[in-house]
Amino acid sequence: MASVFQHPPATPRQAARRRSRLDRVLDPALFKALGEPTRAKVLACLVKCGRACSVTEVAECCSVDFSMVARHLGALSRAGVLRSRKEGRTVWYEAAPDLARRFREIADAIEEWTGTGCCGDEGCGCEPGKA
Amino acid sequence: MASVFQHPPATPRQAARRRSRLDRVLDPALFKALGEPTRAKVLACLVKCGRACSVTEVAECCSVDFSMVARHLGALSRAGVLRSRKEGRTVWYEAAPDLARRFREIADAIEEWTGTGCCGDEGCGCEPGKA
DNA sequence: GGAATACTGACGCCATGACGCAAGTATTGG
DNA sequence: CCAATACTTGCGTCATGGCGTCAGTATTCC
Repeated sequence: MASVFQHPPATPRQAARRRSRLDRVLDPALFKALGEPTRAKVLACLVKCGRACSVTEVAECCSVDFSMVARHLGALSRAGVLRSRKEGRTVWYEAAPDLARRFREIADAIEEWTGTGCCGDEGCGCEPGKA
Repeated sequence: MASVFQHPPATPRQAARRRSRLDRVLDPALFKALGEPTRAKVLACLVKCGRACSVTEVAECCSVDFSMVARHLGALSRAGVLRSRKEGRTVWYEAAPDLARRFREIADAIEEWTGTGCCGDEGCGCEPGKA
């Protein structure tokens, strides 16, 4: 997975032109959705819950207004962070099944350029090429 | 690594109280820094470059003003996304060495609860995949 | 010393968005 | 049919932040 190593360009200008997987996975929309403290808490809440929750349920663990929670959930859903499913008059939100994979892809895309490993040298115990 | 599986709480309110690694790694400051398109591009640029670059160099591949690039680099540095090193009158910015690790930790923290490695062994009573 | 280079900081402008409130829209149960 | 439930949406307020401009600071070179 980390076997594909990219040779770095000489200058940032050349680097900007060189399109790679990194540009695709480094999605500002994803980060913007998670950059709001309340939304980050809501996501953590849903992940830990491990099941789909209604807006009312989620709002019970938030300090902000109910309508704000509904809007935050909608924003997270639009960003692909959550999955929503309507059932009668209640909407069920749960963490997107590919969420962990998306973050792992970002880590992999970075290591395509930095090479494998956390520190590069200095026997830190990390194994190159595998997590 | 996925051996540490957390049993999900019944309600979101209980989930919010249950503090875990997920709350620590899901840092809004990190996401807010990366949630701005220009900053995301700057980071990708620096990662692909594979070396430390000066503000002037980075500014050459950006459409915004020089002072804005300097501010963006400062913001990314303050968020722990970049490392900065001053040398004479130029400041060198490069991607933080633990950046990939941070994203991988997020993926791991999520899977602590969604449990891809669980439920294959020692019946813990939770159902894999669907909730 | 003086000029050029490399960056930082202080404004001001303006778009975005988080927030609460309140009204509106389904959907369900009696 | 009416009321309660579960969300959604419109509106006004206010704080944050991205942006350019321009002035300031530090450092290097001649």
